[in-house]
Amino acid sequence: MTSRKVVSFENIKVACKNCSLATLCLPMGLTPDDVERLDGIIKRGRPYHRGDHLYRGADKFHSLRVITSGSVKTYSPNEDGGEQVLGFHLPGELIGLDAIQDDSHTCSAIALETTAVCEIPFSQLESLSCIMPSLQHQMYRLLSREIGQETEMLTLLGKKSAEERLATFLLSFSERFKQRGFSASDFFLSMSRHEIGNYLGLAVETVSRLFTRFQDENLLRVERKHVQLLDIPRLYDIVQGCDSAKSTQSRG
Amino acid sequence: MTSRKVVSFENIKVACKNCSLATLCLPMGLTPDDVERLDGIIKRGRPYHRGDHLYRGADKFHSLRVITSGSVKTYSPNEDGGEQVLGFHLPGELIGLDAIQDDSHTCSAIALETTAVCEIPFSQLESLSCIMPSLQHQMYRLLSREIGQETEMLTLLGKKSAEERLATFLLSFSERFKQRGFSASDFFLSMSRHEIGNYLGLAVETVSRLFTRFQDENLLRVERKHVQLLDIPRLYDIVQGCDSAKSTQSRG
DNA sequence: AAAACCACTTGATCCACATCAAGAATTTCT
DNA sequence: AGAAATTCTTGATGTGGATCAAGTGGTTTT
Repeated sequence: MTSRKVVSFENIKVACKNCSLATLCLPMGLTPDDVERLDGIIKRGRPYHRGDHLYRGADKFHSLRVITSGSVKTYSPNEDGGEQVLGFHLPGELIGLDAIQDDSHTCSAIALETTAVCEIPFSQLESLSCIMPSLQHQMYRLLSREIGQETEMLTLLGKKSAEERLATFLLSFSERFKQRGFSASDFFLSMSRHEIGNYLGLAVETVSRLFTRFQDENLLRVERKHVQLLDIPRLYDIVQGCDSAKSTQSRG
Repeated sequence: MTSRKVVSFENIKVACKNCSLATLCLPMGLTPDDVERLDGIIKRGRPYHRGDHLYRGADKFHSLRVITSGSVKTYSPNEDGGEQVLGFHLPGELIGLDAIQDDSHTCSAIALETTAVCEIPFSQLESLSCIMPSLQHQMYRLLSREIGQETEMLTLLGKKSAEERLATFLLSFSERFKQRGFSASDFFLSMSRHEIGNYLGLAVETVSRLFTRFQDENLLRVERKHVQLLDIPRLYDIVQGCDSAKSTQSRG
């Protein structure tokens, strides 16, 4: 998220074939020819600023979106003014899949920092996927993956302790940054403690206390949005829920 | 689930075009010709008995499945022997969508009672959907709907009280039975209290106590698996989370 | 640079729900 | 049918994390 781009974009036409995210994104596994055809329907607008909405719940659905830089929060506003944070999305990730169902968005998406996206008009994508079986297959896989990820989140919210939730959260970012070529152990989180808590089903205070405790236990160093993971293996132990994680140090 | 079939199957070839579930199921919105073609790839085996697995986590994925009678629980076994119940599925519902991602099942599915299913070999479905845009569209919609439903579940587990969870659970069954032509207010639940609790992120005891309390408050009558909803509007009030639900009527 | 605001932290208290425990009602086994 | 196991209910007690409250430090406004 707040990491510098390594690649210079000078003189490079913005297109899937030149995009470093292609292996994570919709073109994943497509032939160069197919990527070219997919590229033909993609729109690239100007970036969003922090706080701008990419779309809001009940907006008419026309495009899927892939984050190309920055980060995005999706959330569903609930009846009484509150919201449920549904996810934080990094470059290469596809959002808006929930809106296919009835042609209107069921949740909102907002930029957490300066953020660029590719827009993929869905009706065109659909037509294209009819004549490109590999694209169709890729779409099915991505939709299925989204389902699998939400399933994991159900287990997190249904069964895990606050400690396990935060460890899972941190390792998820660690892995995703690593996939994108950034440090797995040193990164900036673009969302607030409040948003983390909302996402994980915890109060802000609990999140704050856990950060402090993890730091006291030398699992990480944290200063505001900047996080350094010092003991990733032990964080994985915590995620497992086996209190053997605590053996190294102790606990009451 | 434990409701009698209204339609006699004598002399009716088992096929989508004669199936009373067609409007809820994959054929929804397809032309009769298209339904015929879809029907051509569907396999119908003999029924499963209570406790039989339709598939298990890590099984190779080959088919999606639609429940045609009975009911099914899906769950993901977690590391330490426990499980997270992911859903309870009624006739017309499609399961196995999470397995498309990498050709292997990520969760398990088990029959809660005598249960019949249609199997839809996925590779054939994929081929067919390439030449039947309306089927492709239907698939995208069903996958998207699944995502939307899991999203609602995230809010349930992240933000709702035990009371709200059980009310939501009951109304979900009420609506789904109604859609299927059964009573919205009088039905049998095929799963145990333990399974309900697991699904809702609650202890068995909490579920049991809530049933008792709802009964004391004349919201419903319950005897073992048999549930009669006596005040559906008030259950909806509870789902909203406004405690004005407890005043005889009204809304905050 | 002071003022106002906001995100975050830390401590004290509370409570919804888990856990523990024991009995009652059912179902399954022999 | 009787025994054993399972499921469900109910009561007593415990606790993880919410809520309440009061700073603290950083950021924006003027």
